[in-house]
Parts: sequence; C-alpha cells; structure tokens
Amino acid sequence: MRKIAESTVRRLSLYLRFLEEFEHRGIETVSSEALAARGGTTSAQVRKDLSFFGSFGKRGLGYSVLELVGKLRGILGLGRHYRVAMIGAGKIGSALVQYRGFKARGFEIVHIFDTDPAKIGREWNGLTVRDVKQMAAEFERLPVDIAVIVTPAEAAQAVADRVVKLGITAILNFAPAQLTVPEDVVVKTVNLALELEALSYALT
Amino acid sequence: MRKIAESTVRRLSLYLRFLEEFEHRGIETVSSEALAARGGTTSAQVRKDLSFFGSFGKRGLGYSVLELVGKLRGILGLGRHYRVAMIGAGKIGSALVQYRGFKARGFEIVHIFDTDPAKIGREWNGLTVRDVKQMAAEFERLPVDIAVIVTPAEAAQAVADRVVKLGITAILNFAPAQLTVPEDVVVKTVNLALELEALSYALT
DNA sequence: CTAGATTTGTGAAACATTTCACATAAGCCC
DNA sequence: GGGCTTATGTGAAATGTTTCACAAATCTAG
Repeated sequence: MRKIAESTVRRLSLYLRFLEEFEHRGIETVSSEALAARGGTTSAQVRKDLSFFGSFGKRGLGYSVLELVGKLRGILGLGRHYRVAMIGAGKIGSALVQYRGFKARGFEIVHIFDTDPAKIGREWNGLTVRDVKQMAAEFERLPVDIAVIVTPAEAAQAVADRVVKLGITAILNFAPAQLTVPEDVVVKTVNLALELEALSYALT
Repeated sequence: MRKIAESTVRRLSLYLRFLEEFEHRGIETVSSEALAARGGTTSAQVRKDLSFFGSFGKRGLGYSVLELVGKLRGILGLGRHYRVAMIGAGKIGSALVQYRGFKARGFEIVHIFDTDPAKIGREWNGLTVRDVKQMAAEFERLPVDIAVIVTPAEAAQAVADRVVKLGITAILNFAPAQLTVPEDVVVKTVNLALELEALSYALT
C-alpha cells in the first residue's frame, strides 16, 4: 500500500468520530465542507485525505454517513479484535483498564503484569495481576497482539525488549521514555511531558 | 519570533530529556551526532532544530550539556511557574494529580472542580474538590494560567467555553472531544482514541 | 430534456520540513 | 605554528504536505 502520512491517519480518526456523531443525530449525508467545519480543517483537505483510499462520495451530493463510517473503520483496521497485555499495574494502568474506548475499538485486555509482590495475585477488573517473570508462559497460554507499557521510565526499555523477544510487534507506551525497537515493531508513545512542554512553549 | 514547527518543539523536549540523562551520568559534552542517535533522528536535524534559536555549540567539540540544558529550558518556557485548575475529579484526574512531571515542570495544581455532589467537598491531595459553579469565585480568589479538562466528552466543550470566558488562554484537554476555542487560546489535546486507531492502522 | 446549482476528485502550485554537503571554527599533536 | 581531525552552522536541494482551482458528475426544477 502507498505510504500514508501519520497526520492523515489522525485526521481520518477524527472524521470517523464526527461521522459517528452525525450518524447518531440521524444525518444521512455529509459534504466535505461540513466535515471540515466540524474538524477545523478545509474541505480540500478532507477530500484529499479520503482520496488516498478511494472515491467514496457522490459529486453534487456528498458522502453517505453510514457508508463512510464503514469505509473508515475498515481503513483504520477497526473491524477486528486485538488481545492486549498491560505491563504495569499502577495508577495509569488502573485508569486505562476502565477506559471504555479500548473495548469499543476491539482492544481486549487479557493479561496484567507487574513486578511488585504487593500487587501480584490481586484481582483487577476480573483479571489476576501476574508476575512479569511469568510473561513467556502466559503469552504461550493466551497470545496477544499488543503490549501496553505503563511502567516507570527506567523499566520501560527492558520491558519493551522482553515483549519484542516474545514476538510482540505493536506497543503502546505510556512511560516517559523513548523506546528503541526493531524496525518491524510499531510503537506509539503517549508522552505527557511532551504535551506539557509544547503547551509551555506556546505560552512563551 | 519566527514561527517554529510543532514537530521541532517536540524534538527539543526530547533533546532536553536526553541531555538531563547525560547530565545525570556526568557527561559534560555531547555532539549533535550522539544526541541524534539517542533520539532516533539525524545530526543535521538536531543542528537545524537548535539553529532556529541560536548557536549553542562549539565547532569541532560539540555542545556543553549543562549549557544546552539551560538554553532548552529557557526556550521551552520551563523557567517559570504556572498555576493549574483541574476540571473533573475522576479516574484520569486522580492519576494526573499524582503525576510528578507536573510539578517538575513548574505546573502547580491549585484548584479541582467537579459537578458530582458525591465528590464535591472531598479532600484530594491536599485540595478540596469544589463545585464547578464556584469556578468564577475561586479563580478570582486564586487566578490560574492553565485549565486541564478531564471531564467526559459531552461536558468538555461547555467547560472550555466557561474557562475561556473567565480569561484562561491555555487548555490541556484529555476529553476525547475536539474543542472549538477563540484563536488566542492554546489547546493541546491528548486523545487516547487517536493513538489507538493510529496503532490499529499501522497493524493493517 | 436542458439549464443551473452543487460538490466531488485530482493534477498542479504553493508552502513546509528534512536532508545534504560543505565552508568554517576549534582542538590536538608534533 | 602548521597540518590533521572533528563537529558546528547553514544555504541549497530534495522531499513531503497542504491548498488551489477546475473539469466532471450528479441532482433539481421547470
């Protein structure tokens, strides 16, 4: 497939959000102009973004909300089911486990690991927190597609190395650390420090 | 000042992180090459990024770690102190309040608001959760620079409108909603759904 | 069926960011 | 000091992204 810019993919996600909103309100058809207005971009941008993947609209009329929702879900790979392992049973992990957006997008958390003996063995949203040392065995028992790293910064790289060695190719990283991984592994990092500093810079 | 790309600012934040790491390890001098290697970019990129703000290196030698840390902190506006109001006393808010990175960057949470009567009046990390209705009065008593929105998506826009009306010009938004604000207000949105979908797309 | 009004899809132009490549400066060694 | 090495700073080139502008398609009304 042609290489698509990250910024384009993020906008597609936004469009999907707005389309779901329109669908909920019973709107059947939407123009690139209307979608752009809702998302703070331009109609040309919307059309260009969509055109990378096909022609979904009708000239003179616009896009069918229902159809476009389906297309975008397909493009973004939201049709399928992903099994997720969470590594780190701390505060952020706890907030994430209850985040409904995971399940809504087909991401199911099936393992939780930690190194803290005080946490190991505890029940967490129907799952037992396991020792990180049992990761290999647990992955064998129930393989996963994605690892979510929610450890302190110091531990993050070691955890990443470990899950990569166990065959994981997708990581969502919340630790404030820059992870180094092989080329074929996809990492998305959510780094609050970067956001704070970008905000701080904007206030200069 | 010349307009600087968001991507540049984010890289500067990363460089700062690495430099602090080097400083901690007692390294006194660093080359653009070394900094690039640590951050997964190129030496030319590092030099170009820095060159927007001045000439901080010595030819043939590199950059003084200590000096560059200071310069970057200055550039990013991390020298000063910001007062922060958190709106929404839920799970994510709770995790954020304990996030040490806030204080480390001079962001001090001085107010917490919610609409839920069960939460109003409770103590939270030394602060009393107040009713959102008291926001105007509380801001008058103790003004703030930044609002952090941690409400459900449905409430986020209304809250944004409210804080903007009270004179806030910087918002950090964790609600999965696209906020519409006047031009002079800076918004940074951390949207987990977008990250998930970008990850999902990458796995297609 | 024709004329007029919309709105898409897309090359081409404009703009932005990254990479290249090299002159220039500084340190080091003899 | 002179020659060699290293590494910065920066115009220019290459690459990437967004905006423009318009032909083509579809709908509506008479």
